[in-house]
Amino acid sequence: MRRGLQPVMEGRRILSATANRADLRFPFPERFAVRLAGRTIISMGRRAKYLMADLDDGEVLVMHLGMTGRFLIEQSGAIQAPGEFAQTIHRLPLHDHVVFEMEGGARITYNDVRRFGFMDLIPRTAIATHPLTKDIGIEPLGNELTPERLAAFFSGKAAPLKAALLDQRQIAGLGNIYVCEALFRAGLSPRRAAGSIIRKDGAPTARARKLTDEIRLVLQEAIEAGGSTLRDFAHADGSLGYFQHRFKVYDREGDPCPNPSCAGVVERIVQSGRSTFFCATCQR
DNA sequence: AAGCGAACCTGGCTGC
DNA sequence: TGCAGCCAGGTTCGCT
Repeated sequence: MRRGLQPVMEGRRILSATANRADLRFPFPERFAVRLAGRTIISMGRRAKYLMADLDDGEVLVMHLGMTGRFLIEQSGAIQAPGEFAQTIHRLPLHDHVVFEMEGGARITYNDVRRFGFMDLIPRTAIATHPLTKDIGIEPLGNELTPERLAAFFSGKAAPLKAALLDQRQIAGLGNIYVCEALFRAGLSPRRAAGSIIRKDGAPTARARKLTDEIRLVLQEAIEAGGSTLRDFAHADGSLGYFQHRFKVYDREGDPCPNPSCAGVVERIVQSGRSTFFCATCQR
């Protein structure tokens, strides 16, 4: 999403911003639209699942998509750079909550059916201490994620691997889909205690190394493929992500295990209220 | 302290 | 056709 927004936002001035309601998951900050109008976006970044537009007045526009949030970019009234599947877009104007008119002619609309997303303005200097962002864990694609770091997180943990990987305070940015996919690829049961893939002396096992690798690989492949995009959840450029076609286990309950050397079947269980998809035969 | 379930909100799908 | 019930990508809160 950041990659899609960058060309139309970075280095551009926000001509106007409009909020069509008072809140999403949280109320919009005070004088939200007024504070954004006329500001230039110095850079369009991302940290964990937060989009961060760095503004020229020292504030950062922090945006989270929640579960159903999406952006639509239109240029002169037309959808810009429609992807192969652009015709499948069915935007619901009812849920268009925020509109940015950008210098350069792009109109960027934030649409969010369930309103679990939010936007906030936070001083750049306060990002490190702000309640929303202070406890964010390491980036899974950066240099920080190593088997040793994973071991430090998981050592002694009784919580299942599934829950440990979803904990944004440790590794930030893995959601339900990618946790399921990474565990399948690593051949690890989502029910296994996180601490069980760490040696007693705190050193990573081969399992922990494999999991570290597969976390990176699945995310890299997903970004390359254009993201996950389920159902009506579209990309910044309006096209739908391709990676959904590549899920091995997510939402594939009842399918034969995609591992060719395995005769198992993909199961669905519920862990801490979330669906987990996995093969109990080859994920141990 | 850790871990779990409920809550937030809306809409789509399934089954009766 | 109508309607109840269940499910959904994320995160936080409060209760064991």
